[in-house]
Amino acid sequence: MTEQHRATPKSIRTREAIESAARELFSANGFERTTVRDIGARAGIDPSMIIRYFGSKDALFARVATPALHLPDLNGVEPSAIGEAMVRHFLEQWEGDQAGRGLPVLLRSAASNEEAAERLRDIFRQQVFPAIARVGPPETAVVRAGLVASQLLGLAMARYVLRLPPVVAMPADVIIRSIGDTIQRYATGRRGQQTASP
Amino acid sequence: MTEQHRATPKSIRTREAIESAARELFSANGFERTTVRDIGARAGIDPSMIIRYFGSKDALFARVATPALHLPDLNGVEPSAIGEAMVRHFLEQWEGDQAGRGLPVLLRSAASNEEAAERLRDIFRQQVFPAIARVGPPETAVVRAGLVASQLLGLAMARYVLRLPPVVAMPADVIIRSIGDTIQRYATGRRGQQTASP
DNA sequence: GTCTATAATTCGATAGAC
DNA sequence: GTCTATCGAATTATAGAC
Repeated sequence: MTEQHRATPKSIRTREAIESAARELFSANGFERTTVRDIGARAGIDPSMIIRYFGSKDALFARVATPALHLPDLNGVEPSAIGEAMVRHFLEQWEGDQAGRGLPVLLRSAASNEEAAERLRDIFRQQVFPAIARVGPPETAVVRAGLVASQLLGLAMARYVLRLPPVVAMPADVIIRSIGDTIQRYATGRRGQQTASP
Repeated sequence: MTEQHRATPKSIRTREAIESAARELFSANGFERTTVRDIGARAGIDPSMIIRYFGSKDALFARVATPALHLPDLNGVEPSAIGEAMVRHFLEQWEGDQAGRGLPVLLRSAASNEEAAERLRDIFRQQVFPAIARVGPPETAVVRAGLVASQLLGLAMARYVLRLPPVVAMPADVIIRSIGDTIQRYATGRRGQQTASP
């Protein structure tokens, strides 16, 4: 529709270089502290090309911060193992070969960018909530999903954004076991959901 | 020492108006998106007064974002109740009468301000770690404290920064019970710390 | 397609009148 | 003590030569 540029091999390479540099910098420094000049310098191209290709810094951010986070086959995993499965999938998503593919950018920016925050809320609404609702009583699904979200969010913040040394140093299997156990308890509501007992 | 201004009643009021406005705006929008002009407008004074009183935007931030967060008497609480006590204290600190007193400012800003992030790491280092080290085996203290930090951080992010609806709507007693139970398990290492078992 | 040069804002910070 | 006026630097974005 509004394709403004031909997709020559060279333009494709330039576009990808910009997107890659933008992901790294947005993820490392957040939206505000990342300038188009920085992105241009890292991509090895002129800053003006960024505006030419993407229209604006905001548009580039929107493009780059749309995460391809779809928790794969959580519907297939047995309810008794959903905790560890979730943590494992999240870790793979965040630290895998093609890491930095969206979510870390959002995490960094959600603190000061309302659009990023809304997109993050969408992720939990569309991906975390349904998975959690499936494995416990429906009337507590909202609370259970909220608890799960708080722990997953805290893990991501501590390990990738705040870089709290103990959490950064923690081996993946320890995280999967410890936090997976917590997620499991939250998800199934084995304890801690609201009850009428005085 | 470098007191540049007399502490007249009027100057005290102005100074407090600036600090109050700065806390609100830094907390709501983070460091980068808050301008001295915004602060001046909200405080009802001229932006130049901010520089005159505090020297720089950074200095004002440092002043305002130095949290008076000292978890009160966690040394007195029995180890079996440290989980709920910690969550209760944090909630009171964040939502009490004199809320917005430091920590939310840091949380908002830590994602894009390395100085804020370092100060947040200090809080966990000086306040969370010692409390956790006390109630479990020393060799796992670092891991246990890291896990506790990840959950507390996630609660704060979900409830105050990201404002995830289910977590915002959650009653305090539910949070204290559910997340307190998690903190308790993390703190005492009842499950999930690293072991050599294959 | 790419870059140089620069426009148009906005920022933090300063000087000086009152 | 407070405000007006403004500086200098940095930003996003644009225009136009090559």
